[in-house]
Amino acid sequence: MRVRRHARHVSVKDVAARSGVSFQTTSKVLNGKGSVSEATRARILQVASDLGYVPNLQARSLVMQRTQTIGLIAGDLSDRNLSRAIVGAEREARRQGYGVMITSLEPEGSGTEYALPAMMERRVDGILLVAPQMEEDVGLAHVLDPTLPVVSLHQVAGDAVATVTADDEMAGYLAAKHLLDRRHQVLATVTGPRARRSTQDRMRGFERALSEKNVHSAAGLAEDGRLELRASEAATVRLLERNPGITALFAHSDVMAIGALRALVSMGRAVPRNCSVVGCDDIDSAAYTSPPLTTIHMPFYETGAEAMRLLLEMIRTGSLAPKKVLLPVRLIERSSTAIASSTF
Amino acid sequence: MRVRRHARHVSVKDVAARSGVSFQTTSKVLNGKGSVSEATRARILQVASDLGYVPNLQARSLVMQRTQTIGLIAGDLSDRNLSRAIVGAEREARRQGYGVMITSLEPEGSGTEYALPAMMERRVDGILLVAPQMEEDVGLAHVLDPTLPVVSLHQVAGDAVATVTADDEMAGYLAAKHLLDRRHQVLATVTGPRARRSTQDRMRGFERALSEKNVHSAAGLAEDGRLELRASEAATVRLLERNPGITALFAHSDVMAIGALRALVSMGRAVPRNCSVVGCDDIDSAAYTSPPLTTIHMPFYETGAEAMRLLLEMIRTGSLAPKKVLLPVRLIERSSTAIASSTF
DNA sequence: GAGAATTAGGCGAACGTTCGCTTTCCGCGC
DNA sequence: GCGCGGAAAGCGAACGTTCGCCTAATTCTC
Repeated sequence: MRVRRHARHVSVKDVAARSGVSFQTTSKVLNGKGSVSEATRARILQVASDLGYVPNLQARSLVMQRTQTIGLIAGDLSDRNLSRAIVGAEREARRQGYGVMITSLEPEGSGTEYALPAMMERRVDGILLVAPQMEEDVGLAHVLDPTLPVVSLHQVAGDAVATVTADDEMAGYLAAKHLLDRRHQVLATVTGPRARRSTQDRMRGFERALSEKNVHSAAGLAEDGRLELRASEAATVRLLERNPGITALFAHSDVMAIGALRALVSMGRAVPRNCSVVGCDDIDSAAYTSPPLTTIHMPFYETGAEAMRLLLEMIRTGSLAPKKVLLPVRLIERSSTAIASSTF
Repeated sequence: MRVRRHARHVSVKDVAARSGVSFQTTSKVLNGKGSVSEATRARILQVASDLGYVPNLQARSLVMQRTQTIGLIAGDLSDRNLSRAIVGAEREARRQGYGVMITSLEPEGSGTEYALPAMMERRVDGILLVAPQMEEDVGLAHVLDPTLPVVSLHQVAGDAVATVTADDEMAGYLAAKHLLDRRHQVLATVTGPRARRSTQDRMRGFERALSEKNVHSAAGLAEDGRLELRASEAATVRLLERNPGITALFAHSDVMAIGALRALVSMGRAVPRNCSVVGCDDIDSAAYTSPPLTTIHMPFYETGAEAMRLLLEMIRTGSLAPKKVLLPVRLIERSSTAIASSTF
């Protein structure tokens, strides 16, 4: 007699034995394939339910050669924006009957050393990358299995990976347009990391709006706020010291916008009377700052959901084309922007 | 000739064929079991690496009867506090060679209808529950497989599930103690949902401190702020209207504390001069409110990590005892609390 | 220098499925 | 009365592993 550490699960064979048929017939019934008489069909289903049969997806995966599982490699799970996207992605996967294996990257590591192997060993059907820091990882594209569908929410060096992102260029454009429409002439920007494409795209859109209005380029009036409140506060101070004529400011994230707000207050500049501020992201608390923040709404949840949708479609069709999808953004007007007060 | 949709993965048999040994021997080498000569051992490893062999965990799971995977059922992935715990849990799992399957619950659903079956089908080795709303789910304990190790970060009806939580009773006690030490006599509370054990525990600790100092119970001076900024704002207004003598307030979450701060400002009460406020959680922005918030630090990350540690140990030892672990909390003093100014 | 002990490696079976191919049986048309 | 076609069910094989047992060759021991 065998000794078993854990109570065994009931298998299709157990169900078959109890129903007096071969286990293959049981399998047919459970999957609705093949032709089985209504009588045995009902009997088998009854027994399966009585015994509490739960199919073993591991075994099924083995023969089917697909796991119905997506590997999700996340930068920082506790980042509010990323986790929004992850929620969207997970929900979409679930809706389509897929499971999601998540692993997050250590701040220092590139993720290629643990995350990817772990996913490959588990034979995930596709990989979703939700990790901004991977934009800086040059070797990444190299180490990805080229036969495995991959979708990223961020730029991947080499352009060989499909991406789904918000329309960053438009975000920059809308921010500038909004401020220019309110007759601002000297616009400054607190950016995210310069190396990131989202930063570059937003800058480009911003500049495009400026040149459309023949406003002098603000290239010099940009500082890196490193996406942190404190750093942005300091950046804002530097900008205003460099050019006191600034009447409007575009921060590449709401957190940085909040930093800017604090800096402006500390420098005695009222918002929006003396300086307008446009944020980006539309985080929850943006509605609760004082004044409430005008910002660009980035569709994080939708980006995650859309990326997962694309990934699952790639899996279904076997396509590996590195499609690029842009999702629309929109400006949400609150009270941190107003018409420029500097008269001439 | 067989047509294959996807390029096949290299298996242990492929490696064996190329090395001129049986696939079982290859398996031995790859797992470091059995005795194999140094020569063939080296050859096999070389071939495996040349061919880019990646073990198939599905197949391994099938024979080993364990998947090295934990199922994590999350309430709301985008909740900052929960996701901190999840990061801690995921990291610990990874450290110990386990993967994590995540699924989140729909706000309406009880999770038993999708999440659990999905995890069972995938034969996870254990389940981690990170879903506050499950405290209200009475049927949950019933539907859990009693042979499967489960750890929850929140109370589960029936007490048959192991839990790892912060010391909520102590949190309430520390908050009250801090305020009483500053000579406050009329203390009010904005709570989370009353049905939750964390709420009850905090209330209990709070009351304990009060009775130690023979201060009249504040039971009547508590309102449910539903963990929301707006609801807390309204609750605070109600509390102060009911008893204008209130000089101190304990909010069961920092978000609610921020709501309280806003309400106090709008009612012309300076903080901390006219009213002290203690929050709970210690979220990032608690350091940036005005004034910066005195709060109880809840060890979210550690709770997740510790819960996973316990779960993995239960798996290892086969123990199913519903252990209860409490993690210490501490008060962080900032500037929203001061000595009561009402003189007598 | 013969038997025992050790080492290297092979072999069959099992894990829980799915899939395609047989087999058996039955009713039907001509 | 003969073959035909279809329904119902069985059977073997495969997916990629691990494990225990077996065998053959080598080395050790006295």
